Amino acid sequence: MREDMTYLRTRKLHREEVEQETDKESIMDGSSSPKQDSKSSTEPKPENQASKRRKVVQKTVVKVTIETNVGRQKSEGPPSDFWSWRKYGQKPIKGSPYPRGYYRCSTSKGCSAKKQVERCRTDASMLIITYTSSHNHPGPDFETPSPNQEKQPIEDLPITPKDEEQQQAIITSDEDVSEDKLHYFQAPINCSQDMIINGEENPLTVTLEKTHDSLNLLFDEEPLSYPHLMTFSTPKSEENDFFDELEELPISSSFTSFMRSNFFDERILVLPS
DNA sequence: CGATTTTGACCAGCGC
DNA sequence: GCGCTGGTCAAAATCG
Repeated sequence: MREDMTYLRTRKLHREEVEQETDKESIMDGSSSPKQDSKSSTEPKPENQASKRRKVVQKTVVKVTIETNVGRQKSEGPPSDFWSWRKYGQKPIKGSPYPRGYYRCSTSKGCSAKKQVERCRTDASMLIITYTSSHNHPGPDFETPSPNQEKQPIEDLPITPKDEEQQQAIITSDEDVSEDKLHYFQAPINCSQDMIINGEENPLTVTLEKTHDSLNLLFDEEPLSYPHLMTFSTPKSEENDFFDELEELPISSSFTSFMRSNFFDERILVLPS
């Protein structure tokens, strides 16, 4: 009890300190404070649009269906990226039985890239990953020597066992960004239904085709918005490793080739030179 | 022992 | 103006 109070007070004080510091910093043209972007509200700089407005942020939504037999392995999870992420928060989301995890790029210290991972409320086997901001550093392969850095954050979300193993990634990008403007390929709430509707015998194939199509459209529209999303673009050996793992899975082969053919293809388009 | 996760609280935007 | 909700922080706990 008392400890709690003390704790609270300490935290509050600390916050005030931080605010003051930031204030000072803005006056003295700051020199320390490793808190960088931390509380954007304390430092509403125009250079960072995400400062005040929750909505004005670069967002990329990726939906991934995870299979359960790899679901608890260490390299489990969606083919989202190769960066290493550090969890900095988790919140229960209104209307969803599953909490949303907040991750920040731990590959580079100053990197402001973040992502949110949550489960589709109607299909526990589907993850909705929302990327925010972009990495301001080269791929992890260039920075970290260890190739096993990929940590996929699905662990604390309850995984419902399913026989059908399928991987699906649906990528949405949004620059302008009001969330209403987020063009989902599927209704965010009906992601599972969509898959069922799309194919009764071969849902995966159908869905992938659909995704493919949508992706092409998207890439066509906003090719420049993808460098931050195509994080698996950089590492060569690792990507092979990663896809090798995927290929071991009975269903992932089509997905794998899909990923390879499309994403890397698109990546070439994205690259400046 | 350092890095990461957990967890509860604070804060700010948004809708009513 | 108020309450709700999402996003972030940071101390403590856990892990490798």
